[in-house]
Amino acid sequence: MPELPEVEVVRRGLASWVAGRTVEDAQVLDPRSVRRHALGPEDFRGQLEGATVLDAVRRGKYLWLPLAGPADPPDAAPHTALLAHLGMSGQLLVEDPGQPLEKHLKVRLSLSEAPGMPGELRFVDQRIFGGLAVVPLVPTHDGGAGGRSESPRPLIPAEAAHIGRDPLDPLFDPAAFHASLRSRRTGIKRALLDQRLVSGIGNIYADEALWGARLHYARPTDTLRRSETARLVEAVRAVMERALAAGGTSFDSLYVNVNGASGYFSRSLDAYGRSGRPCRRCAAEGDVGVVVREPFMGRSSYRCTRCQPVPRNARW
DNA sequence: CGCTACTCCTGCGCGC
DNA sequence: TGCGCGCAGGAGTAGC
Repeated sequence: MPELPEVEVVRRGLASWVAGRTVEDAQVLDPRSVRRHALGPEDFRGQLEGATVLDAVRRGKYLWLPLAGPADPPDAAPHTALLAHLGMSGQLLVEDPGQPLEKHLKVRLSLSEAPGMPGELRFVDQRIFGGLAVVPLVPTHDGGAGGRSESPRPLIPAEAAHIGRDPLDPLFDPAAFHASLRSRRTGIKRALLDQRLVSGIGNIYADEALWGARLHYARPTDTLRRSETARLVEAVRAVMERALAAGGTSFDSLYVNVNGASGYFSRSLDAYGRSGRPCRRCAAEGDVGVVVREPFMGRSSYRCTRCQPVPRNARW
């Protein structure tokens, strides 16, 4: 389940292995994986062939590769990009073309030769919530609670224009985040999952950060004190940085792999998936707190009954 | 305009 | 043993 750290690991991999190379051929094995490319698989292929990848950029969980067309002048600003969202199960793999085809292989891009680098970028996606598209890059007003006005305005896909800054982004603004939490009338976990407000957080890291900050997921955002928001932001950063450190190492293997970061999940989660087990923090303090699983937003939430008690005026 | 419910998918694990 | 169902969830969108 890729959240920000996993997507960032993939971005770094793409920047190392794919930037500077030209797409020589594109093959769509399952049109559902390019359904967000409005003009269809054939156009997708046509727009990629001959395009050179300039960079790998991320905003929240959206990832894109700015492209230079074959006729573009060398210094021209890119006006299109290959946009990727990994959804629930997407992977971007850099592999030798001779490697066995993955069961859920959806798209193959052959890349121009580069010394010591595999020749193919593959998109593999079991559940097909993710996908690829070639899209225009447009100047953004950089909306979103974490942003500030910048010059020059960054070029980003319209699809990602509404996504806020993530907590690790230097331009993330904790004071603005606190203000937007206070101005809303919702629960804190809903706010954490709203990618416009703060990006990169999914169900797992939301639960981990709330556990770290000792906050219940239904805590009304308009009652949050500045110190509590600060604690929460720190908890989000801590869990993301740990995951990033864990995932960053698995990527030495010529392999841009979302699952590379998954070792983190089984090892060091404190709340998510631990229902019925003692709360580690409570146990360390000699108390008896138990992690419970509760239905929330059609999903599950995990919390400690003792150190994350139900707040007054809870907003579910 | 803001929130909720639904939808897109596949694989796995459980109960009968 | 096999089948069917519930669950997992990011995010866009329809609808109230």
